[in-house]
Amino acid sequence: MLDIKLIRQEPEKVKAALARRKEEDKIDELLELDKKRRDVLYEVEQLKSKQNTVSKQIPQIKKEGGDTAPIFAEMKELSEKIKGLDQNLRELDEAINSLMLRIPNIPNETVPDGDTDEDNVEVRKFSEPTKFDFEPKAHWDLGEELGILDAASAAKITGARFTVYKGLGARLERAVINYFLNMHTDKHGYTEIFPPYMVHRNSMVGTGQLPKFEEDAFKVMDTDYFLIPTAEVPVTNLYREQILSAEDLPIRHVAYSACFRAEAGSAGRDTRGLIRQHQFNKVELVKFVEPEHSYEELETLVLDAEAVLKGLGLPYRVVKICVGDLGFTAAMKYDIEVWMPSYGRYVEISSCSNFEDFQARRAGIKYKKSQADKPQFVHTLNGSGVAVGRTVAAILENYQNADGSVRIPEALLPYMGTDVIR
RNA sequence: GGAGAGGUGUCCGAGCGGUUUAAGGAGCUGGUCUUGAAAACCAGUGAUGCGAGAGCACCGUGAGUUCGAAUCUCACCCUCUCCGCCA
Repeated sequence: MLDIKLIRQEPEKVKAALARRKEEDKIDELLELDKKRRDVLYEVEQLKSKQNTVSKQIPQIKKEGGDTAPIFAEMKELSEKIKGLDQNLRELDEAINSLMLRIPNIPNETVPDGDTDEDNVEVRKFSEPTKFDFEPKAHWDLGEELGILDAASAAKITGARFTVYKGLGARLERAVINYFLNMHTDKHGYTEIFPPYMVHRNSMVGTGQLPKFEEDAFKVMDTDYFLIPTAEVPVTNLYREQILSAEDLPIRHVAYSACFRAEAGSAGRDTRGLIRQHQFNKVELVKFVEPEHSYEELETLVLDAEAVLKGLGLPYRVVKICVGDLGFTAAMKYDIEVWMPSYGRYVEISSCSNFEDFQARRAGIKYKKSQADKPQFVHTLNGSGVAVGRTVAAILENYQNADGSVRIPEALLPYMGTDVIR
């Protein structure tokens, strides 16, 4: 959510930012509602002030034996008027809030222009695309032949876009999760969280999944709960409606969770393999920081996520996301893309974003610089550290041998109990 | 799922329709005393949001009754105790 004061004071600046996103802007409509709201607010507060004053006099008048009937009659009228205006105010608040929750974040000035992911800018690269002296297989074929990935069974027991992992496949998934968690906790200073996989509506609003993208989420019937699309949601909302102190910051959390996405609108894309599933595993990094440090923290966040891919020896590149590909909540975003031989290109395996105060404002996450200072919003950041299923896919493909077996990256040996899947 | 109790400021806790600008205590801040500290005593002190300000709002959340609600009514949420069920 943006600051309504910013919209009031610099509407043109906000409009220009939204225009960069090619986002239809409802700023004028919003400003009109805001003006109306403030007028009504002023009026109703005047009336309430009078009501309070008279109410305080009533016991005194009664004590002195005065006649309260005419006062009550007058106050009754006043009360009705206040109720009407309060109702009016509620409706305006709701309309304003509804608009505010649907306005995307303002992109940082350094975010490159562009419309699609083709316009993203490569920042750096690690290693080179893997070369094979044989025809490499896709991970879905490797996985099936090795008996470690089973899409058919998943379809039988659940449906499309689910996978059953078996044997060393299940072990590999678990190894990757543990490797990621251990690195981020032991080497990068993140505190581990294991969150609930369901959250209520307000949490989803807090991080920005709702109200705009409800069709992307799985809703639990007869409850107000949603399956989390990412651990970002429960972990960010850990501090909702809370005022932290400066000594608490920065807060850095790492969380493994299963993630659930309806993938509305992606029918026909990435239908084979582990790339796009309704349920997948992810290790997520979340930070709460003071505003003046958030962009440094974004850089280190990306480095922390990169470290796990480096550790696994997987070729990747980092791209800076252009304004058209930025997403609703981010002010700036880097993607890390891993080399996927079956795609013949780099595939997103991590997104690292600085939301500035956009989520903090929605979720009410503040901090005080000192006891005497007024509370202000923290900046929140998060990034995948990294997607587990896609990592397994990348390992299978990049570490495959001519005979269809797969080498285990050295970093995972302690977790795997074998150096090859065959 | 059933029965009961309860959600009040940083914390404990009073409050049962109108001098409540939320009693009292703890804590915190300052002071007196002291070589220093503790204790004692004195004084000060709720947080937050909106607003340029006056002011308005805020006693779990939302709605209602009333001239007036922390206080009464209804719904919901959460916590605790006991029972049932369960990994």
